[in-house]
Amino acid sequence: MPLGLPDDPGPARLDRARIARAALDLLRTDGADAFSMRRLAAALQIKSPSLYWHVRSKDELFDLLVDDVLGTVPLPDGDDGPWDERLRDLGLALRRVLLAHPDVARLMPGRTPFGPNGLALAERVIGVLRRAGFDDRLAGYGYLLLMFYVVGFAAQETAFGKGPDNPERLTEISRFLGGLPADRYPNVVAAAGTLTGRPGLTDRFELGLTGILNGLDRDRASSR
Amino acid sequence: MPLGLPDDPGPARLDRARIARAALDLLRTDGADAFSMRRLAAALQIKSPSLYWHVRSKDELFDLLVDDVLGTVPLPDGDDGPWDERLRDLGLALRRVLLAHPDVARLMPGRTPFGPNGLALAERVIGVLRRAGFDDRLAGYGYLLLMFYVVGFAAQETAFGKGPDNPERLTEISRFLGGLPADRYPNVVAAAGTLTGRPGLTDRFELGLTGILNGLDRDRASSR
DNA sequence: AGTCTCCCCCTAACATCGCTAGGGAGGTTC
DNA sequence: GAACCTCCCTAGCGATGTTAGGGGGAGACT
Repeated sequence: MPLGLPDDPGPARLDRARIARAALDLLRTDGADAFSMRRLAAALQIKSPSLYWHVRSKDELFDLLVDDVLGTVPLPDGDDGPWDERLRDLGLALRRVLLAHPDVARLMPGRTPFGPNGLALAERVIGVLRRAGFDDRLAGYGYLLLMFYVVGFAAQETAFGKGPDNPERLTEISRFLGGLPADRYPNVVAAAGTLTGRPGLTDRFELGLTGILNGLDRDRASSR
Repeated sequence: MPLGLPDDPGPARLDRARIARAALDLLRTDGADAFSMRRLAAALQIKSPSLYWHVRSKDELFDLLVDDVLGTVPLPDGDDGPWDERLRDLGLALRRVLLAHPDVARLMPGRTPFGPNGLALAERVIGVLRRAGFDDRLAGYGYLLLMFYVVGFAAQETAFGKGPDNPERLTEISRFLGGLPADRYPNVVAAAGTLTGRPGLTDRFELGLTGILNGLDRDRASSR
């Protein structure tokens, strides 16, 4: 073993985990438009074809990134507390994670999130639903509904400002909408001015999430 | 005026509308991966740089496509009927339109849909909410919530099968999920088998939509 | 009629992209 | 020592979005 000498000869060996980490860094710092396999390779002090030894394609890399990010969602371990509260917390946590990786969030629509971590998440959600009395079919569809809502919301939210409740881009948009001709778009103009204030989109997200969970509850009740 | 002679000398002059129509055709027939400015130009019997006289960039073209598609959503004209029923119908109609243009639907997350048609849609939705007693702020956020849900759902739905209730890719996915090791993913496996049957995702969409509208209603009530 | 101007499409080309082919250094296994 | 496997390399292909700059043709003005 070569000891951790001070004249460390550059970064260690490549592997999928290191590639994924560097890719997430590159996405976060430079944005999705600036992302390319060549740039990623450069960040790893490597030439781009070497990446293809570890990863089949850029698209597979993206799948890997999605799954990596999903892996950071904290899953409830026990099985106590009402099912809807647990799913609510999980939905909130998932959104937080996605907003921390806006470019990855935008990658998700159009993909099926069934890597190892995505499957673990599905297993957990469906398990919560089944133990709460949902039959297999309703549990599966409930999982889909929850995921579609959270991922879809978060992905679009990134277009209105990157962080949670981040006013940065939101104010710009509300300024644009507020500047529209009031005779043609009276309602848009009226609502635009208040779009930037608190509460931000977090409240709207929670509202919709609660509504969906309530809908699921009614669905379960009517199916027995 | 040169009359519409039988030996029509190829397609007429270019304009943004013709470009958009051809782009939508190309997306639908060949898919998003096969789309390029060069291919689009070829479909129009034109060289690709000519497109840039009419359109600033590919990205602006995509904005145009999104707005064009939003323009085909039928907006309720009168103002009768309960607000939530009207928004429900509008949400269902929007989803139908998006599923008819899956690639455009996948384009939407990450964009702000505020072209002319997108604004007309916003104007209508916010108007319905305000006339139903929502204050300006709640109306604006209610519009956002509705759009986020419908667009997010539809965009992800296209990853699970392109058409509404299209079993094509859905059965493939449920087969994959059903083939997982049952000891490790018991809940996923249990739910997977039923994922392909009726009712399809339309029911889940409606369920979530209703839940969200109910949530909005409670929100309005608690704000007065 | 001639000229001017603007519209609109063209050719050519640049930088960059994802990805493949094929080579070779270095360690591991018989 | 030879065969093998791992893993990174150079070289390069075909394609992409976009820009630079040219030119033809139709209408407007003098």
